[in-house]
Amino acid sequence: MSTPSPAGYATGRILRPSAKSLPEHSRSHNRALVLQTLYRSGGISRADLARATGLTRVTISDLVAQLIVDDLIVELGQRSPLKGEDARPGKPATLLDINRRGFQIIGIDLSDHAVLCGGVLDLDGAVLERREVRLAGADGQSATGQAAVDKVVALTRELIAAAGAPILGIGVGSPGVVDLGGTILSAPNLGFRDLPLQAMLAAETGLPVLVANDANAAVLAEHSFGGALSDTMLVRIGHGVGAGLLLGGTPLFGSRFAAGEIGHVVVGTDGGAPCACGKVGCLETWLAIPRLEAALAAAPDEAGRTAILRAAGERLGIALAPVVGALDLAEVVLSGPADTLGGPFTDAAIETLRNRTMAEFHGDLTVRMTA
Amino acid sequence: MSTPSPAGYATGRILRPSAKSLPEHSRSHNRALVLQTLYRSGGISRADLARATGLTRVTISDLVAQLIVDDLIVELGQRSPLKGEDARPGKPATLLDINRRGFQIIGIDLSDHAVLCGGVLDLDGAVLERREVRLAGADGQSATGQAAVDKVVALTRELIAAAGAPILGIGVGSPGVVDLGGTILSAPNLGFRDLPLQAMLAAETGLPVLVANDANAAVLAEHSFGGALSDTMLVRIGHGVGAGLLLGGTPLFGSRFAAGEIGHVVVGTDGGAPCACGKVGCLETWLAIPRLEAALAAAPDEAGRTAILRAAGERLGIALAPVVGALDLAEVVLSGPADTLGGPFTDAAIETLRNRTMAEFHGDLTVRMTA
DNA sequence: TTTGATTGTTCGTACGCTTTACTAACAAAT
DNA sequence: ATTTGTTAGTAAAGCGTACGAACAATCAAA
Repeated sequence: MSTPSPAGYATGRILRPSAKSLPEHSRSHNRALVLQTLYRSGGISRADLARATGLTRVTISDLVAQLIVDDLIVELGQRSPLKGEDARPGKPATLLDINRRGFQIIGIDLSDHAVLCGGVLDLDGAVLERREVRLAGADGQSATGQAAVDKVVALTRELIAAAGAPILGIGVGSPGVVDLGGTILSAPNLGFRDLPLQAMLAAETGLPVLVANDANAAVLAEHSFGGALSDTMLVRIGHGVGAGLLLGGTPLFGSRFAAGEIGHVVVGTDGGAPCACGKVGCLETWLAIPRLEAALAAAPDEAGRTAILRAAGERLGIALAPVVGALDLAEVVLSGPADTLGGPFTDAAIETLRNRTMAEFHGDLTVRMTA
Repeated sequence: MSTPSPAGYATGRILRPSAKSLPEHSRSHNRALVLQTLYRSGGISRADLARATGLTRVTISDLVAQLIVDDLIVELGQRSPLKGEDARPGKPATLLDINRRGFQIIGIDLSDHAVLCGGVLDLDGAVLERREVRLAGADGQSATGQAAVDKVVALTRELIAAAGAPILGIGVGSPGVVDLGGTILSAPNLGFRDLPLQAMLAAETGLPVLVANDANAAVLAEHSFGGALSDTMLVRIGHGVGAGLLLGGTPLFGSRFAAGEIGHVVVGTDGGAPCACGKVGCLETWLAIPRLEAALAAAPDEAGRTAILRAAGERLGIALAPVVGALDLAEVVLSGPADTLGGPFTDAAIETLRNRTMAEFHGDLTVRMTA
């Protein structure tokens, strides 16, 4: 599952992985293919699988037999005879499905600034258990560095104890810059720097661990469970502003693993507020929730609040228009506090985006909260 | 080589291709791996190849034997004994190399507005022959639609006749929107609409044909021959403005095969000139070469010209900053007339880009012409 | 001369998928 | 009740791919 990162990745500049291909790769590939197909539409027969995948019934039978031994697939019994018009001749099919209750997954979200939250999920993404740990210690100081790592480990242990079935793996979404090996290169809020969290948790638990950027994880989750398309951008708006990009169904990492870090891109040609990073008019200065809420609190009336939200939404649209145009995105998903971002903000962002990109782009612009 | 586009692509919404994996895929994959390795550094032995690829000497011998039969690899004779310090024990190695002179490639560029140009290239990308066809007919009208297709076919025939060795395939770079199957969905300049040029040329010549967006082809060429990195954006500036994106070494197509079509993205928040598309301040209105040259001609002095170029470069920087930030690009390559874009324009674009993105991005910004 | 190292080949083996051929089970027609 | 035709799933044989072990050829160094 979790492949150790090749030496080439450590240098920062990705070397071509010189990936040789063995026949056994076929096997695991096809195993995954069967599982994916079955995952998307369970309750189908071996023959259906064969038709869906293009493999032979024989091969499917072989693969399924192994997967049943591994307890990843279960037989549901025979297909009901479909009386009436839909009656079909021939031997009735034995239906298969992924063992949806037999395994569980642990997910941990480090993106909140005050609370580490995690959960035990089943394979459908339903949350079975939920646990939280406050980052602030007894002294009121927010834990960082090693103290924060300890809290993460403690939360992980708690979740493992709470699980009611074998755990397939652990997924961690972290803010900041995370490389392919699950090392958090930089996460200012938590005080992490070159922290090999994935390796640490793997050693700690003995389970497969995947540590990734939170926005990237979120967009993948939207794609898997939220029905997002294969070319999607998910913009996270909170204390900072980040984004996860899904292009052709695969997440984008970028040359320095910093893809989606759009918080400090200057937007517009008319100045703006100074930013902590030293520039003026960064996207974060327009959109960060604390600033937005402060401005809203100072607004005299409802119309004023709407104007503030519309202005912020416009800024987002201005910043995203070139990205949407250049990438031909089909969808943009916003993630953040719904009460603030749900109304005029989103409307203004949509309008601005449409006005500033080609007429062809009439794709939907949806706003949803992350699961 | 040219895979027929699955039915799923025709709908516009990409369905997962449900790619099964056969053992023979391993074979072709490893064949390609050997050829790539040998292409990048020719004059190495079978044992070297084994070490470079991770495959066994046995397997390499087998693969190489087949490739020699196919005339894709040639033996160069034994390695010179390397007298002196570099002397090595053991059986002397027989060196191999790609058959660099044995095959040729035909490349055709449809992006110029007045002339179709094409060439015969060897495997190193060197141009051996060059042919051109003017689009304007006897009546002075620029050929479009079927007339333009006829000219492309004629040019192709001419190039095939000019080739001095077996032709591996034909590559065509077209402006506009091109899908994965080589159908030009839309190319206003040439009057193409839903034109299956790839299939037509393949039927006409019996050779493998690849039709792709010109900017995408250019960025791939830049990556292969020009030393561009794996995360690169190539911006073509001519009568229109387009871009090709290379992310992680693979080109990006976008959800509607329109990735890189940034010409009609509105840039800046301070108005601009009206555009043919109906909006105001599109990138093309700032950068298109005819407009730029007209403005330059009207400039009173050298300082005025510099100011105009700097302003245009700034606009490009403003438009690209969010893209570079969101994608974490390592490199931006500009393509267009060097005398116009080479100096202040590029400098201004670089400065603007650096000022508007995070401090981390100190990657190089190079300007080169396409081969 | 002997020893050790390197190259490239031959032989046998393990694995994965396909084709072919078969049995089991069912619906519809007779 | 029997026959016919279809579908589901399994078993055996075959082909392709890569690997490991063993070996011959070759050369440098002791």
